[in-house]
Amino acid sequence: MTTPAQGLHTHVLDTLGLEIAAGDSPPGQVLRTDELAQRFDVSRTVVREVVRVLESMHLVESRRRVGVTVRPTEEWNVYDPQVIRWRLAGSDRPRQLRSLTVLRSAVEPVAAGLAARNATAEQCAALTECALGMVATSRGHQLEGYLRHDTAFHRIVLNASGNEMFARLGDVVAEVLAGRTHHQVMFEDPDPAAVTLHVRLAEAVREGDAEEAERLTKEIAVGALHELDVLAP
Amino acid sequence: MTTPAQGLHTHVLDTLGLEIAAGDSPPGQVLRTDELAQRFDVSRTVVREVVRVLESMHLVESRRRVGVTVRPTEEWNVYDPQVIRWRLAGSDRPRQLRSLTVLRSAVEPVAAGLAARNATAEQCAALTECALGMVATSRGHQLEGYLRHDTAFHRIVLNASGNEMFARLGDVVAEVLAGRTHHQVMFEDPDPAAVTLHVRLAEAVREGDAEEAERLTKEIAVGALHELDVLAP
DNA sequence: AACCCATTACATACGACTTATTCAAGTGGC
DNA sequence: GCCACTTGAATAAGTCGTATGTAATGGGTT
Repeated sequence: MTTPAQGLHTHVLDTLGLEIAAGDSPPGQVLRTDELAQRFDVSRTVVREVVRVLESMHLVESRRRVGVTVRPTEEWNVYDPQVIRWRLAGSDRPRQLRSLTVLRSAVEPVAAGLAARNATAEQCAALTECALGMVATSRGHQLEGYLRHDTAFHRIVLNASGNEMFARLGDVVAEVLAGRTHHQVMFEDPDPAAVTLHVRLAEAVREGDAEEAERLTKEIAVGALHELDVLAP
Repeated sequence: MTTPAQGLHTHVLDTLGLEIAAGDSPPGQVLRTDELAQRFDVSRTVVREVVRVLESMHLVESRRRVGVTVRPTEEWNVYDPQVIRWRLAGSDRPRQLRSLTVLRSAVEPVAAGLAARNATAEQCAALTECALGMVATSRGHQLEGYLRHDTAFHRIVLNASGNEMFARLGDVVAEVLAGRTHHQVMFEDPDPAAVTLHVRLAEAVREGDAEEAERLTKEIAVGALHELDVLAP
């Protein structure tokens, strides 16, 4: 249970973050720093640093004479990749995956349209390569390999959009894809239709066809949402 | 210059965050905790807590025997409202505003469509009230009042979408609107066309017309982008 | 009901010790 | 003489324990 951990801080932070994100320690719950110090067998210094980080993520609020109180979900910094990872590991993964996928369905089509206009030759080449990789790993239970190519594919599109905010969603998308692969929210082999769409999207971007790129990405997103409806309760 | 600050931690964090976001302390720059402690005249304990928070925002990386190194821009958690505020206060505000507005143009139309389907009666009423408030403050240099209604309006739409990720972008949108109002990236009176669009959007949401809501929001976004092109270098 | 004070738990500080990392000197082999 | 590998000293962050400051709370007093 106790991760070897590349640092006490990391271990305590991860454990607490997971607990809070999972819903143990419900909102309003108060944690005491010295209790935490005892529980993890670390100094209060370490605990305080952890609390400060959790506070910066708006997961908790620390007030004098009252303790460290867990904040309500609506106030969390849900775009923090770390928070996303914690939540995806917890019990409301289905709803979380749905929220994130809806976000993707809004952002990625626009990003793909921009990518079709702005992508460099290198990016187009990398995109095609990823698409081919997806085809190659789309059969025979090679989910890990498929995930790697899929993640890279979407990351390239987001980067190629030229918009920094889109580019930084690469991590979020990566977490979503990894989450659904590693938590059985996926068939044994990926949907063939999705693979085809990715190949065509790579083409559309290469040819600079923004409208087609946007349309195809929307289709990918709709597919992903539908898959969630089928596989997640 | 030295803010009284409701805490040493807050003061140091804000100062360092601003410096890094502004581009002084360029990527690769190394900071030493001892030096920082001296410079701010605080203990190393405080500095370490600040560093841990900056680290959680991926602004810096702390390694033994090396120091605290500033990470390249592409790795920052640019969705952290705090980071956004720091960056908007800095020198590349124009580009930042543009990135964020493009993000809005992707997200808000979809959110508005969902809001048209999901908004409660209360939300519809609040929306209409905000729209009326915007009309009332759209003339005679009442930018502050207009900003307040505008911010509330978009926040309601994002909340009414029912999607948590959208809802949490309310803060981001608020920062953008505040940023452009407070930094002269706006005419003396808001664009009348924009005001009308907001009124019609409130109507569309109330009537549950998702497509119209989406279309109108897109128009609002296009207008905002165009305004940026005119007013920001 | 309004005020005051003791308690409590975080906030800040300091100093000693530990550990990982780096850089360079030293060693040996070829 | 040159390269590769080992060793060790220096360095700066990591961890800890403790002491003191400080604000918020809750109860008791008037």
